[in-house]
Amino acid sequence: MPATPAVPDGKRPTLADLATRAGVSTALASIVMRGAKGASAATRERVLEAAREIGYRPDARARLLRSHRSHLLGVQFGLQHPFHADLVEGIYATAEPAGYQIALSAVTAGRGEQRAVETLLDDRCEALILLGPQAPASRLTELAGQLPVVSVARHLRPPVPGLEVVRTADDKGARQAVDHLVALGHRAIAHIDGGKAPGAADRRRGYRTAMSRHGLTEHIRVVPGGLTEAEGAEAAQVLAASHPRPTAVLAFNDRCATGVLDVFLRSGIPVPGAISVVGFDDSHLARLAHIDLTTVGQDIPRLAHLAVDRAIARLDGRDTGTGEQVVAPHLVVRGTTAPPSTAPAT
Amino acid sequence: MPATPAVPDGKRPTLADLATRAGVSTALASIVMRGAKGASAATRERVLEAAREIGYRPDARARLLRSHRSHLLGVQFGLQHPFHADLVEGIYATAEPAGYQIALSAVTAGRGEQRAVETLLDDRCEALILLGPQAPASRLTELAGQLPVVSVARHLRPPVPGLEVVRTADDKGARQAVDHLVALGHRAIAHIDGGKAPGAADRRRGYRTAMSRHGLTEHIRVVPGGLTEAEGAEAAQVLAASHPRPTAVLAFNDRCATGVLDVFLRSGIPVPGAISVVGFDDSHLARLAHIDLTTVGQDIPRLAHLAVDRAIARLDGRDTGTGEQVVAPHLVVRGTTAPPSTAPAT
DNA sequence: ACACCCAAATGGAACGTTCTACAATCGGTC
DNA sequence: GACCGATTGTAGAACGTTCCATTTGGGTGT
Repeated sequence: MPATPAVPDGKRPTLADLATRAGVSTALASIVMRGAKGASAATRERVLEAAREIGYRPDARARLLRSHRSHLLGVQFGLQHPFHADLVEGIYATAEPAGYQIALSAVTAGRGEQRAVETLLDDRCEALILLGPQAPASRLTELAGQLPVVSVARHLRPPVPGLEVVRTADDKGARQAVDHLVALGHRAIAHIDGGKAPGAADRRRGYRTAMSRHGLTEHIRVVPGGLTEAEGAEAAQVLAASHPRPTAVLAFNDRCATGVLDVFLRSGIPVPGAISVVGFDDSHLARLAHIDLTTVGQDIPRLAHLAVDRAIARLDGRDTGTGEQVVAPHLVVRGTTAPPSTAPAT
Repeated sequence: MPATPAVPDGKRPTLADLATRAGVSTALASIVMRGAKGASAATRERVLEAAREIGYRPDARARLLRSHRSHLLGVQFGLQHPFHADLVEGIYATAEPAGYQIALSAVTAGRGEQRAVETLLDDRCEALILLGPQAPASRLTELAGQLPVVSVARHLRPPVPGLEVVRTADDKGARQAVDHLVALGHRAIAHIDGGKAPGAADRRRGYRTAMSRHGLTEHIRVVPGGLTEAEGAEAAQVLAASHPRPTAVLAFNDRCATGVLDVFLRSGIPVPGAISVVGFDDSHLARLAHIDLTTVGQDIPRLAHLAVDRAIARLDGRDTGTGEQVVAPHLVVRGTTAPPSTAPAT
């Protein structure tokens, strides 16, 4: 809150105004403002004081225009996904201390990925971080040719050249969940899958191989689901009505699991008394005392950190070459899993 | 996807490159690119063709630097609030067709409003749209002095000069909910409030006056709550344990109501059999078939539209002078409300 | 005293646009 | 054939910053 509102003229104060005020050249004022070396402590203080007086703020656009580096990371995210929100939070936390700014571009019902990416490119981002991108591999390849691109949570096979991938070992997570349930004594374990959502294929595969490894091939049962509560609820209806009802369910994610829980509770099927439920993500939702969901935790801060780190690494030219960072998930046991009460139907 | 990847040199193509390619001056190329008049149809086509060939995209930063207008609206939003996500979606939908770009800046646990606004100012936004700002009135006043500012969902009393407010008539919404419950035959209606969240005071007041108007002053009961599921659950525990248990509850918002529902269901208190529950917001959550929550709907698209409209109006100098836009809410009756089963305790 | 050197400071040219002149071209009219 | 207005086009100066190459100035070392 400057005492002197601004420069005499109504316009916003510029570097030249600041320089005049402090009695130095614009170049020197610039040096001081961006904390570069080349100014004495005395002048530094004088310039900063002047900046405070006139309420000077550097113009980010002009700065970025001139400097070859923009130090701007473009992030595309799904506005309606809490998982993305958590990731963005982590991305801010890593990027800003590292001296990078974040430009957000949301994907919504009326605003596709194409448009989201276009605005980011127009803003001259140096690299792109795409959260769960659905775009075809060809499009991603094209983008990766233009600038460093990091795909978070979207597993691409075969790998796209030049595209960094940061993801959770979804198959491993599904396996952990199955192992846990089997250890509790469950045999009839069903999986509500995520269709073609990013990661769904891996989780499905992890579930299948884990079941086989435990000799439960005949109990494998995949019910089509999705990533929302409604889709989970729908799948739960199917399961509740099925005759040899499974004693445990692995849902695609926490939102899906919430829908499942709700249906079971309303149908008078106690959880975990009659059936155990496991989610995926360890979102805020799962942690709530009254939901208390056993779930497979994704290390979101680490995913976010890696995504930023990979982007910056590419920008700095330190290319690790691996191209894929896989983060281990960890099972979080809470209150929705317990040993089966009766012998499972065979 | 340009056949020729870019300009010979590895750099991104610039207006000069385009002009050279098309055999015109940069000025004319500029005219064509921004669709201004002053170019013949023939050249226009030729330039556009060249642009396509070399994959030219105007540099937003340079453009904004030069033109006095930036056509950029800064939006501050809470990354974890679904309500804000919906608003942002609506804001995009109104702003982009109107020729304005959106710069998003998120408020998170580790990134306060102050920082969020600072980055927006550095980006030279022309106006600010703040979703549910918590900043002190003094800070908002200061901001409003610098550029047009629209506060969405935060009701300021006394009005801050120069600050536009767009909000729902929260008091009216609470009244509609109470009226609905009373019409069903309820008398002991409790309110779980939102503390100092934006809008909470108005809803509380609306609840109180509606109760009084129905002669139910002695049944007024406000339980401290909040805007999350956990806070709703906590309040529900209190209500469930209280002796003359209310027959209906008006929760601060849908998330809060979800927590309430969950606790009641787990405690074996049927909804709406033993107790009716009303939410607020009509979020996606409430609409899910298995939650099916009676709630007070906020007209989010309209709020978003008005927010953008007010900002643009101020920029265009058409100042309506009113400074406050109040949108009517509407009750959405679903499955969580019904007549009380027994006579309410007096 | 001399060259020498490093820090402190500066002038001016970028960066990629748009904007404000102004110049050229072209029918058409008197 | 000179004049005109409208249309098309161009040159060059902004915009606010950072980078580069230089200049200044006061110590050192010999």
